[in-house]
Amino acid sequence: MEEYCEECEHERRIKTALAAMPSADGIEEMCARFKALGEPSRLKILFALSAGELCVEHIVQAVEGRQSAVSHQLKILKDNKILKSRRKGQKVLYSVADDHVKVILQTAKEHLGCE
Amino acid sequence: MEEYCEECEHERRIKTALAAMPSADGIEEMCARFKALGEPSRLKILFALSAGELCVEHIVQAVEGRQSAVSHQLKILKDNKILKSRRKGQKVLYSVADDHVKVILQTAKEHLGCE
DNA sequence: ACAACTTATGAATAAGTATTCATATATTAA
DNA sequence: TTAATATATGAATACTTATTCATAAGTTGT
Repeated sequence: MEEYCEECEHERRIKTALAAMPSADGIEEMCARFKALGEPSRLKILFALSAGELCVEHIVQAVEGRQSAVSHQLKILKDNKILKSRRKGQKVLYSVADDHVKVILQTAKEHLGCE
Repeated sequence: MEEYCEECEHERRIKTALAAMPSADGIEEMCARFKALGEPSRLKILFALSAGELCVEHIVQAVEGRQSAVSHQLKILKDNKILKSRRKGQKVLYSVADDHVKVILQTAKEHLGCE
């Protein structure tokens, strides 16, 4: 016999869990942003931009991919508000959208481990 | 004419970026863990477990999926050290692996937004 | 050992996604 | 306007991944 009714405790936790569960939209939104970070090419792009903004050509050099592939990935990162861009003449300069993203990256680096 | 040599500045940043770039293994590791978080079913499971450990059956109820699907996802989360488990009789109780994961989730919730 | 219950797993299918090539769009200079 | 440079995009292919069904494996009580 348990020190308490385990079934009841878990039932209680299920209710708590369901109550704290974000809306489907919330889950999707959060999810989309984690997903955006969960791909090697995109994560590389983020590290490349951690030192400051770069134009596409230089990002391509830093991550060693094809121009079109990088461009597609940049779009995904921008659509997910992880990057922002500004045009400067012929070039488009990309940079990390805001400090929030930097905090996530930094936290992940410390807590998820990343040599 | 710019206030400084923009080309040179970007070249400098490329070098900085490349120098700060984690190893391929580091990228993969970090990436895998973001990827694990970047899927609705798995993110739901994490929220379900945020209140404490639950057995598989109750997780299934909380996330409204099939048992086998949930079990596959639990394995992925466990393989990525995001969840841990312990057996208690017939049941297997899952819980968030450590506080690091909680911090990531909390940070993401605040910074990536999640109503 | 057997039956009941709980969780895990393999194989197959379906859905999603990254990359590539070719090309389009945008900007600048001549 | 034309040429040159830089970036973006559409379509196709290859790859990855989530889910399902069926079933296996682990646990408990009889």
